[in-house]
Amino acid sequence: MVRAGVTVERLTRAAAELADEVGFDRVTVAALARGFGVKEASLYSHIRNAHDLKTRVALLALAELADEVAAAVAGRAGKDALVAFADAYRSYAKRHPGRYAAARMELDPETARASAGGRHAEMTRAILRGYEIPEPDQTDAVRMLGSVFHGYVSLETAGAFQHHLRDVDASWARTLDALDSALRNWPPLA
Amino acid sequence: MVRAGVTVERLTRAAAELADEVGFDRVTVAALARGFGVKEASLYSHIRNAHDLKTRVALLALAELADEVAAAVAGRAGKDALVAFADAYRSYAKRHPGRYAAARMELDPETARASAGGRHAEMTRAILRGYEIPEPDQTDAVRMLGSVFHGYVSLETAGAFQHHLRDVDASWARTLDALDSALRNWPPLA
DNA sequence: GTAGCCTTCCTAATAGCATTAGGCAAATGC
DNA sequence: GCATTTGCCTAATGCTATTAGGAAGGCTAC
Repeated sequence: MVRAGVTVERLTRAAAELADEVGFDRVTVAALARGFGVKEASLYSHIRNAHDLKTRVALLALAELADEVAAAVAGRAGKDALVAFADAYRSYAKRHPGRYAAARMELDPETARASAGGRHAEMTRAILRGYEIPEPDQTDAVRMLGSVFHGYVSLETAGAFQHHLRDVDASWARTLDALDSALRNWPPLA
Repeated sequence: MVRAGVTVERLTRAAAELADEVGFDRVTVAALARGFGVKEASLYSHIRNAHDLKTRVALLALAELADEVAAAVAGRAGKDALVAFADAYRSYAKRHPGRYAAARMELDPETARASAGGRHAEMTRAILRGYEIPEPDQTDAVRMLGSVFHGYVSLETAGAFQHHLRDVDASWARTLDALDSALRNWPPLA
């Protein structure tokens, strides 16, 4: 019996690709098994269960996204860095909708700590260095930036912006203008 | 044989409640049938299929959310209105996580047009009247506000803010301060 | 080289889910 | 009171995840 050569890594990659094609929630152990030409049960020698597999895809996506954002931000500061971060983030989400959905899945605390999630937070903080916002407001700004990025991408992907003719890229650019403005004029405590 | 008195309305309500308890994606035809003490197949006299049922929950949630936001915003303007809108939105999402997830599900265009989604957009535009932002930037601002609200709530619900001690309500308040600032200083086209 | 072991794959089985077809009985309309 | 509609049933199909237990490939130690 010829072995199919399944490994956790290949499984995770295949799951990520399948997610981008058909949606993260439609990634199924059965479909992956078919793709590798093995029986479903065989995959359980490599993964604990379906949730385990999805978690691996999430970790892969978080790492990839962090890499791309890091590359985009390198050597930039201020609004330049903000726009580079934001564009890299949105670009990844649009090229890899399934992986992106995975990256947004809830991880148990231990897994989250071992993920690239920390790098995301760090890089966002790095952006804010150009705006000189002290703690605790810096954390508030990190959360706001994360919210806008994720929110925009998420609504856009869900088709929520299709009811208006206004160009979605243009709105994105203006949103980043407004964010830059908000960070430069960060409101003092009333 | 005593009839259970299932109706589409009762089914939809039960599905919404179940969603809030166990999560929207864990709402299942089987669980609902158990709840009503009937067989699964019986529900198909009332709904077309599971997707149809989920759509009904989405429409219910969109309408409820629009009602609550409308009530909160009534009689307010400027930043007052912004904060009232945002707080009502976030409050609904936290009290009804399952319904909220439903409200964010992708609807086919026709259903979307018949939904309360339009009211949401209108109310957001109403908020912006206090800031006198002309088109097309007004649409950009609508999209930005929607992104922040949805993004924040979504990340918060997914536990993404749990890795830092900073109070989540405080960050929210400061985010709204910053949004108000961004809208008041809406950047001119460079 | 071969004996033994670990790993990869298999078959078989269970269980939960969505959905359809076809039938009986209760509720409703006239 | 009878016919029709409607609500519920049983039965079946097919997809999914998961576990148990077995056989054979491939590597390690002698």
